[in-house]
Amino acid sequence: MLDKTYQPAEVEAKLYALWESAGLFAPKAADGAAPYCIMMPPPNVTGSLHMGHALTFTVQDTLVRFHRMLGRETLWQPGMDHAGIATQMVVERQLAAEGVEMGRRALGRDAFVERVWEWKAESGGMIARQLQRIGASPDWSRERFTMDEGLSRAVRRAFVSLYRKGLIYRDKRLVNWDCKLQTAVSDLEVQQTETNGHLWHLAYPIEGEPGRTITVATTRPETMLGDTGVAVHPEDERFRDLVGKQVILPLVGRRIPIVADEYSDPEKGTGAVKITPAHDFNDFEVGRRHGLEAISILDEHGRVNENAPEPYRGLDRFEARKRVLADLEAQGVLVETEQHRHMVPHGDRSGTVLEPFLTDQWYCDAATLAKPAIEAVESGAARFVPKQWENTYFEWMRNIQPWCISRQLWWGHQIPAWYGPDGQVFVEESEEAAQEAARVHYGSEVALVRDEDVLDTWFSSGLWPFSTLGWPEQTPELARFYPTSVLVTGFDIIFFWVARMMMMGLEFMGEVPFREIYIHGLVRDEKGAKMSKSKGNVIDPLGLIDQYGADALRVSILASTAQGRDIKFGESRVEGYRNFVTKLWNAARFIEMNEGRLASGFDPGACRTPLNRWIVGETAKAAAAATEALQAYRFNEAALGLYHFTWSTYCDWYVELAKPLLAAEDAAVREETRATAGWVLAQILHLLHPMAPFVTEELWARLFGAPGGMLAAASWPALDRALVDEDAEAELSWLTRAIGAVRAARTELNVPPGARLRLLAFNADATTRARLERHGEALARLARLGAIEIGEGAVPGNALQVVVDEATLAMPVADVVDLAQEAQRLRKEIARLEGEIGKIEQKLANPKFVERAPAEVVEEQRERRVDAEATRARLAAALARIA
RNA sequence: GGGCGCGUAGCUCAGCGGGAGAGCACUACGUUGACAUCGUAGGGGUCACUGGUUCAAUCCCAGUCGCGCCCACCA
Repeated sequence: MLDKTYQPAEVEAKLYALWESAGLFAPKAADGAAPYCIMMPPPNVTGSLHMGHALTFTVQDTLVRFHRMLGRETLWQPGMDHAGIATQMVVERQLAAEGVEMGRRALGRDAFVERVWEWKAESGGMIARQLQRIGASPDWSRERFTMDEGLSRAVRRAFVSLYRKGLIYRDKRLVNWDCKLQTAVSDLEVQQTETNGHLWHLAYPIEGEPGRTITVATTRPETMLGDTGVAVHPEDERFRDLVGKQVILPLVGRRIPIVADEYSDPEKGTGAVKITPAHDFNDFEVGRRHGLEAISILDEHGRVNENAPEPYRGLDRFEARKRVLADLEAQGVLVETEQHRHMVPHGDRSGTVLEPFLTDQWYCDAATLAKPAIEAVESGAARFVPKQWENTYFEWMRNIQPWCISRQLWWGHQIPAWYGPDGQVFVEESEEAAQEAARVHYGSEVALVRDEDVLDTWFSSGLWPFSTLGWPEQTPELARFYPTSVLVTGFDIIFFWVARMMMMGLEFMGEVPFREIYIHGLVRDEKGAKMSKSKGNVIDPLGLIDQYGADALRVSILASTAQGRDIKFGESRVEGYRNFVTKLWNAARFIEMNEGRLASGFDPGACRTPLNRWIVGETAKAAAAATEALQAYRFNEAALGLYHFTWSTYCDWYVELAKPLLAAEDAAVREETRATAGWVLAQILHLLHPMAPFVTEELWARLFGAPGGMLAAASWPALDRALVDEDAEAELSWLTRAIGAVRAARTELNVPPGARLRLLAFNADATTRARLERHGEALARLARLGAIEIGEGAVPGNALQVVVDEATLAMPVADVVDLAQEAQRLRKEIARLEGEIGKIEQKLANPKFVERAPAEVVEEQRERRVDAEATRARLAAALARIA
C-alpha cells in the first residue's frame, strides 16, 4: 500500500544509495547504439551547491538518464577543479584567522601546499555530496581532480608539447597585475567597472621655450612619474611645430620627447597624451614604436618604487596620486580638473584595481590554436545550441590575444621549466629529464632551479575532456568516449572554458572535444537580479530540496529552461511542481486501489474500448513529443508536455472517465481498463524518470514491484504512432466537449451542483446514440446528470440546451433556473459564433484569398464556416424555444 | 563604439505566417472516498510603437522607443 503522502527525504536518500550500489551510473556496454558522454564541468573544490549548479547539473543528469534509457553506453564523467586562486584564498584566510603573520610566506611553499591538501581532504569537495541530493548520477568511481597525478601528468605533457612547437613562450610585456593577490591574471579575469573619476589636465613645460607648455589629460596622474614621452597626432596642426621638441617632466625633471603617433586622438582630452609605457597598454605600444623607455614606477604591491623621485618612494599608488596632484598644483602644472566617468579594470577575485605591470610571464599563442577551433564551429563539427552563441564564440576567438598562463601562486600545477645558472631554460616533463637536458647542454652536472610560477587553472581545465579519460595514455575510454556528445554550460564560461577546451582538444586529440555545446541561461532571482551573497538574494537549492523534494526542484528548473533566456526563479514555482509530484503520487494511489496493474502480455494496441484506445494513443503522442523535445534540448517543452499529459489528460480526463469502467460488470472491459490504466501510468513513470527520478523510481517499485529491475535501468518507451486511433480520438473529443458544454452551462446558470438534471438528446444520429450508450455513465458522473434519454418529439423550451455537433442536449430545469438567463447565455454564444462567421466570410469573400491561398487553407475555412453556421442555427432554434 | 537578446493576460513566460496559450495570482461554486498540495467554471490581452512585404502579420523585413547582457585601450 502506498502511503497517504509522499515523503521525499527518506525516499531520496534510500534510492540514491540503491542506484549507486547497483552500479547504474557506470557505463554499460551496449551493442549497436553509439556511446553517449557528458563531461561534467568540474565545480571548484571550494564550491557549495548554488542554483546555477542546480540548473546545469539537473539538465545534465536529465540528458544522461534519458540516454541511458535509450540504451546507449553512457558516461557522465565527474570531477572537481583545484581552482587555483579561489582555493589559495580560502586557506590564506584561514591562516589569517589563526593569526599567522605574513600568511603563506611564513609557512613556505611546501608547507603551505601541504596545508591546502589537508584543507581539501577535510573540507573540500562538499559539492560532490550535495550533487547527490539533487539526484545527479555521474560515474563516481571515475571521479577526477585536476591536481591528481594523472591529470598533472597530462598538464606537463601538454605544456612541454606546446612549448616545443613554439606555442608557449616566455615574454616580458604588460600584464594585468593584481596588487592584492600578487599575481598576473588573464584578460578574462579583468572586470571593467564604470567608476566616477577625474580627468586632470597637466601643462608640461617645453624645453627651450620658456612659458610655453603642452597640456595632457590623464585619469592616472601618479603615473606621470614614469612618463617617457608625449604623443600628438601627426596631422594635428596645433602641435605640429612641437613634434621633436622635448618636454621637461615636472616633479621628475626628465627630458622626454614629443612624438607624432596615430594613437593620439585630436578629439580626445586635450589632443596631446602623456606616454607611460610601463603603466598603460596603449602607451606600451606607442613606446615600442618610438623607442621610448618603459620605466616602471610601481612595485608588485602597487607602491612607488626607486625609479621615482625620492619623496614619493614607498607610497601606495593612491597615496601617491594625492601627493603628485598636490605637488603639481603647487607648481601650477595642474591647470584643470574635471569630473569624468570611465571604466576602471578590477580583478574579478580580489576586487582591487588592477595595474598594468611589466613582468616576465609565460604566454600561450592562442591565436594559432584558435584557428582550427574557429573552423570546427564554422564547419559544424561542433555546434552551439542555441546557435546565436556561435557569434559570441567567433567574435572572441577571432580577436583572441596571447593568453597569459603563468600565475604567481603556490596552489596549482607548477610550470615544468627549470633554469640553469646562466638562465638557460629547460622545459621538460620531469626534473630528471630537465637535469638530463642540462647535462647535455652544459656538458656537466649543474644545479637547476624550477620556475616558481603555477599555471592558470583554466589550462588544466582545458584538457579535461581527454585528460579525465586517461590521456596521454591511449586508453579504451578515450577511444570510446572522445569526442564527447555534448557540453552543457552557461554562457559566462564560453571564453574561459569552452574556447580553451576546443583549442586544446583539437591540438592534442585532433578532434573537437564535443559535438554539441548546449548553453543555458543564468538563474536570477524573482526580480531578474543576479543572485549574489552580497545582495542576499541567493536561493539555496538544498533548502528547496529539504522543503519540496529534489524532483520538485528539478522539474521546476527544467520547466523554466527555455532556450536563450535566463531564468527568473522564485520559490513559488517549486511549490507548484511539488504539487505535481503529489498529484502523480495520488494518481498512483488511485490506480493501486482500483487494481490497475501491469498485466503481462498486455498489448496496448489491442484495446477494445474507445476510452482505452484513446488514452493509449494520447500516450504515444506524449511520448513522441517528450522524446523530440529532449533530443532538441527543449527541456521546458518536455517538462510542460508531460506535466499536462499527466495532470490534465490522464488524471482529469482519463481517470475520471475510466471510473465506471473500472467497476464495470463486463469483466473484459474491467480488466482491459485496469491493465490500460496501469500501463499508461507505467509509461508516465518512464517518461518522467529522467526529470523526476526519485518519485518515479519509488512508484515503480511500490506500485508495480519494479518488473525487470529499477526504472533507472529501464528502456525509454518506444511507442508506435499507429497506436493513435482517429475514431477513438473523435469519440473522446465529442465526449469531453459534451461534458464541458454541460458543465459550463450549469455553472453559468448557477444550477446547484447537487442537482442531477435529466438529459434529453435530440437530433442524435446513430453514432451519437452509440456514444451516449457507451459513455452515459461517465457523462452522467462528470456532468452531474440524472437519467440520459433520447429525446422524442418536440424539444422542450423550459430547458438548458447545449449543442454538441448536430445534437441538441436539453436538460429540463424550469424550477431550478431563470429561463431569461438561459436565453441570455444562448444569445451570447450566438453572438460569439456570428463574430467568427463574419471573419471567415470576409476572408472567403476576398477573391485574392480564394485564388492565392493554398487550397487546403481555403477548404479549411469553408468547413469552419459550415460548422459554425450549423451550430448557430441550432442555438438559434434553442433560443426560439425559450423566447 | 561594436555585438547579442528581450518587450504577448496582474506576475513568470511559451508560441508563431492562416481560429491568441500555459503556470501562478484573481473571482464564483464544490465535504462527488486518488488527491483541498484538490475539483469545476469564469474574468482578464489594439501580442511595445510606426511603416513595409503578403490573399493573410503577434509571427517575416526596416525603423522608433524601452529594458538587459557581452565585448572594446580611449587619455
